[in-house]
Amino acid sequence: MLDIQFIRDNPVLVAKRSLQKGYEIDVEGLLGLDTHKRQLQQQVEELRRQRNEIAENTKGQKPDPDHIAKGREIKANILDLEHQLSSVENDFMVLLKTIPNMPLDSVPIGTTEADNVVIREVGEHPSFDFELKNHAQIAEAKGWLDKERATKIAGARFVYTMGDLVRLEFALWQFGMDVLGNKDILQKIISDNNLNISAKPFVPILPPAVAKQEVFEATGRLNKQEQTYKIEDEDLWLNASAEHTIAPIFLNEILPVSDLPIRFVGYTTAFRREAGTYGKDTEGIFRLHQFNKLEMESFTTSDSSLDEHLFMVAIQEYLMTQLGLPYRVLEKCTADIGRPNAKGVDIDAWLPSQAVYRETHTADYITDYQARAMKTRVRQDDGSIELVHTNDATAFSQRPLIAIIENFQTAEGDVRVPEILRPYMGGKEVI
RNA sequence: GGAGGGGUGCAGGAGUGGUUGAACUGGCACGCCUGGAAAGCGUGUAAGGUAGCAAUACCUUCGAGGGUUCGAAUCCCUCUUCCUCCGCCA
Repeated sequence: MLDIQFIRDNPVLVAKRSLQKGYEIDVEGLLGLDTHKRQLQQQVEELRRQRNEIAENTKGQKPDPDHIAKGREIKANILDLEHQLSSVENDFMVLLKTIPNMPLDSVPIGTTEADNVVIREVGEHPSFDFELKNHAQIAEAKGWLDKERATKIAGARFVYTMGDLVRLEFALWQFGMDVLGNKDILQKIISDNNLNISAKPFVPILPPAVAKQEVFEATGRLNKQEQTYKIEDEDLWLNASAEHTIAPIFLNEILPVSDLPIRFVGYTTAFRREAGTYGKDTEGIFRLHQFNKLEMESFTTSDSSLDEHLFMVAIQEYLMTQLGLPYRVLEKCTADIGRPNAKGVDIDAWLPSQAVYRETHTADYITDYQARAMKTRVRQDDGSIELVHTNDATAFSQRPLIAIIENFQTAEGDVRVPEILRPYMGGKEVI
């Protein structure tokens, strides 16, 4: 959620910046409800004060009939006003949640993802002196993927992954966790990028794969129609990213500033309905209802959150560079960063079969937008309390596997294993 | 899944309808004391909201939500969570 005080102070700006993100919002309606809510609240509080006054004056004594009659009258009025208040409050909250986070000034303004700005391209596109195959062709020929049988069992967009591709996937998770747990590497990344933050390692975490609706709503990530699966007869939704169950870990908590930054690297299987994507990316493992992901999540103070975000992007680039994959970095435009974001970066890997870059990583700069609803706060050394800042970013999804298979394919239809992953593959150079 | 018992502030732990936002103990912070420390003594120690320039005033919160009552941490209902026992089970 956005700070209501900020909206009160900057109604025009909020409407304008929201529109730049593609959200047509009703600021006037929201502020009207805000005013109405406060009026009702003041009336209710005055009545409650009167009620408390009577109770206080009566103390331990038996109340006289006059007091009881007066109390009854106040009670009726309070009941009526409270009813109105809660109705207005509900409408207010619904509207407030539609207000997106404000983009940083540095975020390019755009209307579609085509307006995202390429920051840099890194690595050479491979050239092949044979007819190249796409990752699905290679993997199916190798017996690494079986979509037909998975469809029989679970429906479209599910897959059996088998053999060396499974080992390669686990190698990716292991490698990612090794990097994120290594203080020296992190310190070097920080120094190389002139960042002013701690090199505290990421703590590995395996979160629950489900969360209650209330929790999901607090993260601002519940997207019932397009993305999220609900468990029947339970107040539970399947996560669509480890971020959804790691971010709210400190729900309703006040963290001592000395604990920060808190960094997690979380692994989970994620589930997405992918509604509205029929016919898109149907081959291989690019877009599945169920996929695995290693995710970075951190909690910081407001003054270090932007560097934390840049740090996560730098880590992503380090990981891709270590794998030897060609990639590009995108500064996402206002239309593409998403409601909770103030800024967002994507990393796309080069896919030779499509001769385009495709998204493998994303990094979200959220500021206090999530924390406000999650009520996750920090107690500063001077005792003051502020909202924590959350950042999340992909360490690895399964998509880099696609890039590895395609970029490192051989004429024989094999795949060269990136050197950095070989120790996790029993030393295998080719699979 | 069945039976029973609990969830109170930073922690422990009182409190079964009327100044209980909450006794008491501990922890922590500050002050006094001391050459310095310990001990001792004293003071302080929740979050959110509304009004206000502010000082401050008021409202809410004793797992969550609802109910009874003039009045609820205290009574009732639902949910949730923890513990013990039984059952089941990777």
